[in-house]
Amino acid sequence: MTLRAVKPPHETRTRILDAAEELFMQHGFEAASMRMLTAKAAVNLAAVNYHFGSKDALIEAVFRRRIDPMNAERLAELDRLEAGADGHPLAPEQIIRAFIRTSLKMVGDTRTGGRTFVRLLGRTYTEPAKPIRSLIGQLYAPTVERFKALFARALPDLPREELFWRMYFMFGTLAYTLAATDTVQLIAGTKPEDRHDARALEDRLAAFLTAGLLAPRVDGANVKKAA
Amino acid sequence: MTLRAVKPPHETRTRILDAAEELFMQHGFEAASMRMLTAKAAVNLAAVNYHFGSKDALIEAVFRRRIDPMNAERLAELDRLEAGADGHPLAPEQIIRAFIRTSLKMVGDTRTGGRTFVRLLGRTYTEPAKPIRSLIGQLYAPTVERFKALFARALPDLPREELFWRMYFMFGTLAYTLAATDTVQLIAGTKPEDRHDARALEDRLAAFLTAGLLAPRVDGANVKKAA
DNA sequence: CTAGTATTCAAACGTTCGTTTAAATCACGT
DNA sequence: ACGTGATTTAAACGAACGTTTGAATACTAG
Repeated sequence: MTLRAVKPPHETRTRILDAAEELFMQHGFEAASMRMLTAKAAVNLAAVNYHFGSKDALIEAVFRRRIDPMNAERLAELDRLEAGADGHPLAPEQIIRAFIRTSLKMVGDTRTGGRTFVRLLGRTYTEPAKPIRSLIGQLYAPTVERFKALFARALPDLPREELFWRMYFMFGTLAYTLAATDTVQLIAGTKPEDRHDARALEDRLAAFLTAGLLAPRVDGANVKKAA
Repeated sequence: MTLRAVKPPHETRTRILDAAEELFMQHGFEAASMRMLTAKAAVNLAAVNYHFGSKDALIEAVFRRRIDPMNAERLAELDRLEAGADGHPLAPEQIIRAFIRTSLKMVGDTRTGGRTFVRLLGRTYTEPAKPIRSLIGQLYAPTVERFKALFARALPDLPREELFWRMYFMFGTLAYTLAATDTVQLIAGTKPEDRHDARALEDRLAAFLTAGLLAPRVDGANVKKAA
């Protein structure tokens, strides 16, 4: 059990994961059936249960395969940035770019399926099924904590609660941008030519998010009077 | 056929729509079965097919019931604003507030189910099923066009393409804010006390979105050099 | 009160779902 | 070359799905 037990099984597992990633993205977790999935992967119907145990376990495996490296990459980039800043807080835009770059890079990756996964991920943030959402939350928790601390240090005068909300908005904007590649057509009325241009998208999104994060706090009084 | 044929059927229809709204939100369209749904509504299993024709037609009815009034309200508010501006372009923040206020008001409406629906709506923007997404797009198209025109007039110097992207980001932030009432806990680590405080949420979101919309265009050159 | 329509109801339809089984096939260590 | 464990295969499982049916019931119009 040296070769066959290590490589071909992994090939089968990989084929299943690739097919699942794509079908979950196209149809959702429920609508993508085991029969669809195993047919697309060109494996036997029972292969999923043999290699993963159940459909739910397969869903979890699909996320774990990608999220762990993504987290590692993000944290490594933050380490690099902090090392170069010797002691000084990072600029908000730096932090934001580090946060979104990893995801956006994958948008351009049509070859190994990164684009597919990142769209799936963006949509899953609003997934109704509790186990899936809590899995995502659990996989992301350490990274979120790290970014929270960095933003808090970069913006010491911004009240904590306000920061939480703005991170929430930023998170949502990114998630939606990843998920809804079709809706942009609804607004623009035209297909964006540069959808795969990760760099341009990062610039646009970073500009938007940085401005939002640094927005002047609303006075409350000056607007409420009008209501 | 004056009373029973007009009221009790409508009561049954309403009970079904209310139950469907809630279950679609909690479990998604596929996972919420007809048996769950009719049990919650306390009607016979066949009632959905009798009154709506099919499950898909029910889904459409759930959206139509709410979106039409929402669109009317938004457009009415824009009419009011434009009437008071006699000829001058509206301020971006005014337009943004008009856009988000209708949705956010419903977040606070736990009595008639508005809160439930608006969460469902936010999540559906990223729904994988094509027919549902295109239904939403179709129901929203007139409103989106109107806002697009208003923003274009308010920001004549912002290139069209840039405006489209920023509207896309704004749209996403709102959708995510509506949909993901749980994720804020992941970030904040605490349950927001004022989640039902629509006014405070409007202020926060308007501040974020306005800043994002008006963000200085990224130079491109000054950042690209670093890459 | 009666005729007739609209609605509700219990039961069953055929299909598809995720999972399990047991035999067949494969690849490797000895 | 053979035996052993890993993997694949075809077939079947019970459960749940959306929908349909035809009879029972509720209601209104004349």
